[in-house]
Amino acid sequence: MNTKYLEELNDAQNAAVIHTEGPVMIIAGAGSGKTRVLTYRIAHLLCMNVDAFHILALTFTNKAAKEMRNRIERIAGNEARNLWMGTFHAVFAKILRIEAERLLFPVNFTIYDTDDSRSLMKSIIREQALDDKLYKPEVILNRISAAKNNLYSWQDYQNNAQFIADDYASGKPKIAELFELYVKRCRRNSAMDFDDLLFNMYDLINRFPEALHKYQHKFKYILVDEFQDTNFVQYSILKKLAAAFENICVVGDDAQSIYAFRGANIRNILTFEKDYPDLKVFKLEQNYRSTKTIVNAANSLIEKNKTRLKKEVWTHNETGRKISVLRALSDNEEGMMVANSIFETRVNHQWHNHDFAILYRTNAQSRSMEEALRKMNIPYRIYGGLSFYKRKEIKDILAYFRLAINPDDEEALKRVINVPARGIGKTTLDRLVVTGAEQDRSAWSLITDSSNPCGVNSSTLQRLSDFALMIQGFSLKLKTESAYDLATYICTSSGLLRELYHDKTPEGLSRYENVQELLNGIREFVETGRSITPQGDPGINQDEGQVRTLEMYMQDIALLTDADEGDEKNKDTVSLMTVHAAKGLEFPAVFVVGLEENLFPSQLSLNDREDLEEERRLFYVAITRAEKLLTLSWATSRYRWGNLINCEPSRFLEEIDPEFLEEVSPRHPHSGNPVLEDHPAERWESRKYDRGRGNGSSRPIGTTQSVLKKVNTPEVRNFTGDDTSHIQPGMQVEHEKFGKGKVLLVEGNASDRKATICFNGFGNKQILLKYARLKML
DNA sequence: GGAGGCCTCGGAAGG
DNA sequence: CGAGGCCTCC
Repeated sequence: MNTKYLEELNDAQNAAVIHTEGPVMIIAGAGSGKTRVLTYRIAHLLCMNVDAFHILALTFTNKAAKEMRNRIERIAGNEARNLWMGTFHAVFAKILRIEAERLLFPVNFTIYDTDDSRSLMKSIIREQALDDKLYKPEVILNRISAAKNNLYSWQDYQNNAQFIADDYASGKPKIAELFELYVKRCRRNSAMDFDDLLFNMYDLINRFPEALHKYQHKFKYILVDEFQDTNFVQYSILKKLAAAFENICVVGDDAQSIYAFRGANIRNILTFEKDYPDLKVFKLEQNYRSTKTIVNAANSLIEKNKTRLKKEVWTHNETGRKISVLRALSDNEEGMMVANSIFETRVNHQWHNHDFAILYRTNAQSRSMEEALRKMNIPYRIYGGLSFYKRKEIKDILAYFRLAINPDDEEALKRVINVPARGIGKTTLDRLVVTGAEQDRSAWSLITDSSNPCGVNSSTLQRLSDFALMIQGFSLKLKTESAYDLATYICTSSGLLRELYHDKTPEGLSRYENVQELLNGIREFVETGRSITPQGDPGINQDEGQVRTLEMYMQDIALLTDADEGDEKNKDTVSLMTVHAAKGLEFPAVFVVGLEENLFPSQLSLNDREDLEEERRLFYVAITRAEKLLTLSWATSRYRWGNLINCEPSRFLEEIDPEFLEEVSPRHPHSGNPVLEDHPAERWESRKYDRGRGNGSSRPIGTTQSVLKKVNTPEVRNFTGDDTSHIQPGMQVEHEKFGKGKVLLVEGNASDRKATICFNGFGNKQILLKYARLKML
């Protein structure tokens, strides 16, 4: 390999790349080629004959890791596959599985996502008979999370007078106890939550010198992206891992730190300088992305922040157009103006839809934008929102998978023990919980205990043991069957697929398709042998030629939060997203909307200088996404929670040097507008946004329904029932949800009349005739 | 089991 | 306003 690639770098970038030994900090301004430097640096290490197995590269998102791996592969070829690269959580999860035994966890431990954590905390609060209005699961979990992220164990917490006093003062003295119970329950369930992946990683290398030594010598070179977003535990792990060689390179931009609200600490940048006195600092200040106007406007804004490092971002690019400021009379008009402007710019500059992005502070603002874009027949795509893996039907299936792999996973068990319905109701579940708490046993150990420890009646006992047998049957196949074969088997024999298949409502159809989509993804995983998550897998379970099992699949997706799109990139759509979601992206034309006081900056940021500064950095991130055209808009009134409110323009508009701004005179968007009608062809386009994982994340379902209603889609839902007054046993009927069936029995009078009907695939159901809309066949 | 009524609450979001 | 949670009722 030659080092010709170095010629593609400017002086500052080049210096940052070739200085490979010792601690390095790269302060990289927006659009200064940060990712480029990071990837070239890794390529350069490989060139210098550093073994890829000795390089650890950490990012915050799967997306960033994936992109970096691709780029390195392009420069460095296959050797890049052996890098340890991925998110903090993914890499540490991998290590924790290898080292699970030391921490007394089984290798097959489950990773709990925030929903699992919430559900577990909720049950604990209930079991403790605490008021869940006072002890809100999210609030308690936030407190626990903050503790873990600052390396306080539950014991530390209980011994910390300050924490105890704070909790007492806030009227929630039981938090310390809940912390302990939560940790113990996670362990009983053989589960770690997201914070545990970090906390336990630290614990591992802190308590086991052999483990520390092993990974210190494994990772001779450590690189960290988005360093400004690291929290205390992440920083502590990095410092320990790097202690042997001190070849640690961190890249970040203090001006783009927008996650302090969840524990990220910009001050890590300052601490880093203190911790490594011989630190070499490089500053990347030349911006390659944006026009002079945009770069200078951004500079004039961020100057208003007091907490920041010295850095002068500049560009050789053209001056470009001034930044347009639009004032609308309402949120709807704001949408119209933006849509109009996109329409015109597209024509005037011969641009594509995918050259445009609309960025907003809160998700709720997407509605007026969507409506306007639909009216103008401009295709768009919303990023963020309900992720594929967060959908109920997907979570149900994954819960079966999880249970097969780790039967102690009580959150998974509670989720599916009665899905589809198999007569194990609330009463039984309560008994399991109570007995479990009394005897400190997992629900699984209770339902597999034939001595009936919960004292349920014999038919329930039978149902429980049937369920346990079914799960055990799944577990037996884990090591032998491929992920796809077993997944299909589980979907079928659990009855999940059948239940979904019979649901012919549009939502039901969509759910069924999603399940098929999941199975397709698993098939692809098995057949291509390609990981969905980006980190390479030099450690475990990548034996070539070996069948890819469901366990491997679950490890692969455990830390995925949104379906990575990729193949949809060629779609020509306008991008809509929150400013947070736009971090790291760039577009030729950017609209930042809703620039009003109490919205952007958010109302909640106004009382605290630090919060306001974070809000300003957020706005800085927003405007530095733009390459050529930037438009800022605000409305003098908008609907908020059902009320029309008056709005003042954002202070941020005044903070940008006015020489870069240009007020666009309000022009009524209705005049001379060529396309304002609803276009029937479009509704299918809109509908598609809600489907499957192909779109990655999709639109909130509620919005889609309103779309369907609005354009008068032929009603699949409109299931008209017949008059059932003459219903008799033996008749064939059809039910909206359960499909066709035969009437077995009719009983009761008047409003109490109910029928027992045997449905194909659903068995006998008692239906109240007053309510069920039955079709007589 | 599920449909409907009532209440609550509303920030951005990585893994 | 609208989504989600909880309770009640048949």
